[in-house]
Amino acid sequence: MDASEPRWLNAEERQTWLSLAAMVINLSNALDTQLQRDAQITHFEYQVLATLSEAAERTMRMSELAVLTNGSLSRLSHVVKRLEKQDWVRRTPDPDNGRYTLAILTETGWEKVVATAPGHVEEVRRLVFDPLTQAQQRTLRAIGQRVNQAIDPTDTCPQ
Amino acid sequence: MDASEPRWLNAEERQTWLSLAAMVINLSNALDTQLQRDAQITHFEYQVLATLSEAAERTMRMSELAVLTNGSLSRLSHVVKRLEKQDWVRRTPDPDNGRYTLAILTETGWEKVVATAPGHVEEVRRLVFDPLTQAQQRTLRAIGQRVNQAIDPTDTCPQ
DNA sequence: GCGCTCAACTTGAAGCGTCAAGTGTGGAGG
DNA sequence: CCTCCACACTTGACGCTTCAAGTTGAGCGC
Repeated sequence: MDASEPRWLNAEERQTWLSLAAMVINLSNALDTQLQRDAQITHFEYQVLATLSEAAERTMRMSELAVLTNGSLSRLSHVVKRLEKQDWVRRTPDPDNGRYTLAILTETGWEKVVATAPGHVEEVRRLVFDPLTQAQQRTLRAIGQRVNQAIDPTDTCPQ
Repeated sequence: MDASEPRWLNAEERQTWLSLAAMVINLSNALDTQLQRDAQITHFEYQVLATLSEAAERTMRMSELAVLTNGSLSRLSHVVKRLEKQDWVRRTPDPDNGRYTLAILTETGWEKVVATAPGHVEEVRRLVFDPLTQAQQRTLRAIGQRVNQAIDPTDTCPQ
């Protein structure tokens, strides 16, 4: 950051930024609301369950899970503690290396994902994919990749 | 929601969705981090101050401010109480209609915005505009409008 | 094999947002 | 006028996230 005159946003950029900022808030709220209403869980809890459900053996290291769900390890630890109380996940030290903790989706947890996923996917489709053209969807993917890259150059999601 | 087979996301849509979900989280975090580091305020607090700074007389009704900042009235009320303690904003009943409350940016609050805005705009530019082409920016604006429209059909931001 | 350090969590407290009740004002109906 | 109702907030409690310490396990140097 140098001391020169800041590069303010012009009218179009302003419009774009307001539009994006609103979308970020509204999307978060809408997805949390749908999941709270239909499944009594937060979006982040859903992401944890869904990510585990797609992992080999439905098992993953906490640190790996934190990266894939874009959350801090601390946040994940608190959330998994809650999910454990519901008997959807259990934790155990990694037998190969005691420093790691494995999070494992239980059968009950799997059933929760199966019950919740269709409604959630439907909502994502309704709010994001249905309103956009194919071309807009392609561009959106590229935009996400570039912005994520700018935020964290060591981020995943290449190609 | 009918009972038929859910319309799952295909591989490309999945990619797009992961990319967007990550962007939503990462952008929120990055902007909050920058503002916390450089100005000790949250992104929402900044939005409130910045929105007031552009209003006529630097004054706005609470309910109007809530809409423009995409927040609930309750959230706004809590936040403005905090901003009042810092002497950045003050509240007074609307003389024209006692049901409304006017939020007014103080001189100190104005100075806070002036001091904070350049660094914030720079960060927005770095994370969002610099990595995107002009065409992507145009598409992003359209995407935001369509998605916001899908989430809340009575939403503003037409044209 | 004894400490050192680092990495992977875990925990508790403090702060922010939401939800569900409150309060207070203005207008509408009788 | 008086009552009732709707609207614009405000408040308090509760839940979730963050932040800053802890705790524990692996390697590493000597």
